[in-house]
Amino acid sequence: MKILAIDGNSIINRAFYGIKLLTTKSGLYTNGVYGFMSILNRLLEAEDPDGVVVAFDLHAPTFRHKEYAEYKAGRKGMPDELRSQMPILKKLLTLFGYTCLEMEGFEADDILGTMASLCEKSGNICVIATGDRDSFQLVSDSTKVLLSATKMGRPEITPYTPETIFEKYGVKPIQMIEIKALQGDASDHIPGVPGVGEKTADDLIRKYGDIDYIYDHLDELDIRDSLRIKLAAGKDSAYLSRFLGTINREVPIDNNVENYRIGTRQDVELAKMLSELEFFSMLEKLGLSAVESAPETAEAKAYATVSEFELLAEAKKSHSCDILLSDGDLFVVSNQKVAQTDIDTFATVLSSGDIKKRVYDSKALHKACIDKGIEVSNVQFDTMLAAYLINPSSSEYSLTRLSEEYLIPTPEIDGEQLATAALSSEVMDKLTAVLCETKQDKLLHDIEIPLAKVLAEMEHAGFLVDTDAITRYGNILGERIEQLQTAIYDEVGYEFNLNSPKQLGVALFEKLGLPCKKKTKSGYSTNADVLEELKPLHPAVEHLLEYRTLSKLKSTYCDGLTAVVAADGRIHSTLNQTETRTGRISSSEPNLQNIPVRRPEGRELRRFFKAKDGFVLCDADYSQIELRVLAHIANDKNMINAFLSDTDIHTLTASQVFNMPIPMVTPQMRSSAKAVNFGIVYGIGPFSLGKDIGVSTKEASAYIKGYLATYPEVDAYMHRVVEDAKESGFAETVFGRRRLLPELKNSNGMLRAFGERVARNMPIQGTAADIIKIAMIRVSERLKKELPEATLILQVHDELIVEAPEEKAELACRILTEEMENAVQLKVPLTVDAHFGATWYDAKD
DNA sequence: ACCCTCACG
DNA sequence: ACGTACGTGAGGGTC
Repeated sequence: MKILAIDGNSIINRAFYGIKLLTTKSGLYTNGVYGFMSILNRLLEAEDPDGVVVAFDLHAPTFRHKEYAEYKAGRKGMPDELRSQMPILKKLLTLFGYTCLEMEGFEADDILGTMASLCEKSGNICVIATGDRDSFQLVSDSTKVLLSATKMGRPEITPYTPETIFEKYGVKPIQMIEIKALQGDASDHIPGVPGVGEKTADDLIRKYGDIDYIYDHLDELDIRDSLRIKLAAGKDSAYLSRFLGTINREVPIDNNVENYRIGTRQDVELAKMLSELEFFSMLEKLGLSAVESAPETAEAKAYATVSEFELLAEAKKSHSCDILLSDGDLFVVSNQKVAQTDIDTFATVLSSGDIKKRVYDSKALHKACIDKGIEVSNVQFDTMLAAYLINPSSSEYSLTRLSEEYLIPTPEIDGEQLATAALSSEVMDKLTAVLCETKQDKLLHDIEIPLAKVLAEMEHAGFLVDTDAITRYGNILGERIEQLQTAIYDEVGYEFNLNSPKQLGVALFEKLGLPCKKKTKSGYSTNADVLEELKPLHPAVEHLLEYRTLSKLKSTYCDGLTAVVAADGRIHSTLNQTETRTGRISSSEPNLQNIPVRRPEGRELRRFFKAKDGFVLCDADYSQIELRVLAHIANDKNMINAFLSDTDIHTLTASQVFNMPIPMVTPQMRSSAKAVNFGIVYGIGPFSLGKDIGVSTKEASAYIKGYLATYPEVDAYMHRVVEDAKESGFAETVFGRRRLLPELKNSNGMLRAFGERVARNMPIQGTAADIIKIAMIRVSERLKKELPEATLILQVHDELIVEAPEEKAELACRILTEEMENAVQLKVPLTVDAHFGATWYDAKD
């Protein structure tokens, strides 16, 4: 039999801090319980245990206090919002038939340890779920630990077995106690040996096994004397830490494992409780019905299946229908009637301006219709886009997931596929309401829905390339790459896989003995920054840098791009409208938004992106759009004036930060000012700025101070925006596009700091994204009216590319410039540079 | 599937 | 002692 043993406090804590505070109508806080139950659900699905035990800490002092009075000093109580959820969770678990355990004088960890021992002795399996690495010491052949962590705001479950622990730490599970004895653990108030960190502790235990051996042979150990002194001084602390860190495995709980089997679920009570907690999706999953259901949970709507012709009539009569395109089949819903049909049958409805359409994934519908020469008009709603606006951080927007998240009663209808169509309509009703509540309905109607059509047209148009020329360039690169490869093998002295960072690390830092400055999680870092520093030390390094550059160009661009050229000689990238958390669009398969430009060897590739015969490419890009947006949002007088005066912003910033007249600003000063300007937009810190521009952290710190003194309203804005986001739970653009930021409430300081930087950056990057989206819609409309032979073919965040007839190049550039510059009126002007040429290379500058 | 590296804004 | 500037996508290696 298999027992799932859960650290209740640890898991609910993580859930509580990882999810926005929720309350029911009656004012109960439920986010921790909710998060706990979702994690539990995932664990049950993955492990399918026979027994479930949830262990809790009691507030009473634990056995450790007898030995270590200070232990309790730092123990912080939990906030009331969480404390109030503990009894709810325990009751809920009991109703499900799971066992809750807590024991006077012991911690949850000790109960888990005891469970693991009981299972081991009785020949059963124990799976421990916790957020605490302490329990690694319990891992054995019959006990595995599932570590549930929250990485970048998302729950993540990592299994630990004796093998994975050995791989990661190089020790047996039981030796984890020894590492902790040396290293300590501030959050647990375990001091360890002062001056010994994770790496040193791990190395010592790998080598010597345990602290007993270390202290018995301290004088003979092969270690630096400074470390020997530290160890000697910390001896008592190490032994105390080992004692405190050792999980008790003999807690007096029921030692008959059979008694922990999952008991009978108490459905009546459970339905009542889940209704009270407003966990409607869970009720649904369990097949229970809500008790005392609220008005919106009333009864499920009934849908009827009808013939496609009956539905055609219904749609025309009611002037509205809902559309779902799935694997080429069209499902249409109108007035609670559903039919399966196809695009051709419904062409008149699709193109009718009188019939309002609600669609799931309108870009896909537009694309399917373009191929058939049908123009879809009067789209009023798009489920996928609405869901994206409500939460742009979701990983996917499938109907299944959306209905799980938003639907309380599922609609009634026979037939699986038709049910999906009915589901789609119900989700639309719900999302329409949520979107209005979050005041993003205008964004959907005015920006995202019209943009979907533009993007479909752009994907359909594609970008013409000279495939043969790309292949030839790839071959030239290939020759040079081979030369470099032989040269490097020669210089290093043996052959290895140059593309393997691992083998390369060995070659550089072990064979050649070059100094290792930086490490990654899994070994030596060999990135361009590191190699650049090593360049003077060995001739192989320069060759390696060139090898890297050229093989990137060949594999990703030459080989990658030629592989996706369609039969029409054009590359049809996918433009993703629901991918980024800031509101930008992204491009994939292939990504045409990262075609090289910064270095000449790469920029050459743009010569192979061209216009068709008799046409040119018109390229228009915004100048400094993000900084202009910042000046506007922060309402900074000095920065606004800088943009109004139309002098170079980086030079002007340099002259003000370094307090000298503009002619005295050196290129180096301008370059530093530019780095600060960029950094500010990202929520900069002095460390990274210093690294970026090659000055000390202290100096960088002074630059930032000078900068914020020059632009005081920017300084104020950067504080204000974080405060506002903490208060509201989201950051937003000028147009009201939101990004939820649960990170800001996270107990992990690193994650919180990340949330704060995001809160500063998202409004800027997102507003710029909103602006270019508006421009795209207007450019597309104007081209249709004034220059119908021309087509918008690509967007690269602050840049638009139009393929236009050669003799209309100026007109196309004028349309681009006018629509981009006038997309919105900010407190600063938006300026655009536009050029045209036969290739993308020529159209830039 | 995940990491590292590197291409873009 | 740790980690350190936002947002993406792709290729190759490794487990």
